[in-house]
Amino acid sequence: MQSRIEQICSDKGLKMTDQRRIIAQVLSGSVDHPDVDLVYRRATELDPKISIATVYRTLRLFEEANILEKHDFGDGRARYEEASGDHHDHLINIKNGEVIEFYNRELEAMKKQIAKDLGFELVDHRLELYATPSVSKEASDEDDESFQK
Amino acid sequence: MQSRIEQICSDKGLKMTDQRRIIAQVLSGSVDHPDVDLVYRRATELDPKISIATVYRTLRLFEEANILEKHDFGDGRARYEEASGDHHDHLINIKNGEVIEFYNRELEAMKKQIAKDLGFELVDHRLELYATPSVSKEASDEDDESFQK
DNA sequence: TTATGTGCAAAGAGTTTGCCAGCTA
DNA sequence: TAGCTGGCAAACTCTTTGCACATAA
Repeated sequence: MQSRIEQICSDKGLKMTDQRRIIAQVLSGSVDHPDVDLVYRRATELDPKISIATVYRTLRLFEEANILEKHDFGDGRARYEEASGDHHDHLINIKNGEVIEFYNRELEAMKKQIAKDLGFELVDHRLELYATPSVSKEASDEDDESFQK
Repeated sequence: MQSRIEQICSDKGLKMTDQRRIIAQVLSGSVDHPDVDLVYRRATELDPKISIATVYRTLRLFEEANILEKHDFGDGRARYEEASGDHHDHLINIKNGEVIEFYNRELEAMKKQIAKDLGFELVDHRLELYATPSVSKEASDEDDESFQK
């Protein structure tokens, strides 16, 4: 049986190689928003000889085919998630880099209206909320220094 | 006479060198959102021997002193504008890269509420609308809360 | 005078690409 | 088989940094 991503690839006439299959599998199995290096590391667990260049090329290919969405959360590297079709925004927990997805219909309508009022037609948009957990968790304050907004 | 930026620098005990004065002047005189290279080019018109490293260092210094705001509109380079104190969002005209600032009170309140509902406290946020000019461009500056600065 | 700032070039981080062997359709 | 694809390393873009000299306060 073919995965959704494999299906799309064959629909678009793309060759389905082992590497592409692996990268597709990594993304389908990721609930977080991995960056390129993380995708690479997960892919090499399945095939140790896959190259970082292939990961970059495949991610770009998938993004152009609307299989993946590329995000930039301001830390200088691209992060990916499987395109779900429905739009959503992101809240980034600045304590640990965790990304939470949310959707608010009223907010979406407002974006469109604002663009219209300014004399534009909305093509794309992005909203990111950078926030800290409300409940004070002093112990975890220093937890993760690896994520810098 | 001292510019606003020079005033802030001396308040913070920073040395006011010719280079910093020039870079401050370039930013004060920019109504757009120049990237580093553009700031550099505008600065070299005033002093041809200024270095790109100084531009990077000074922009970072000014940003850390809250004199400037740094933005990332998704094209891989940082863009700057003089900090105005009041928050606003950006609409990017994808036809020509022009950036329009806007503010909508209702929208700001909604951002805060959404973070709160998710159990977070909003620290920072950014909203960018990527849009194309409407075909029929009737001026619609009615009494909604969106305004162009 | 002396802590800071500057210019230059080299180094870094993330990403892309040229070349050619290898594999898919 | 004919092209497209992948691996490798080199190249690129944007940004930062080490070092020696210059300079604001």
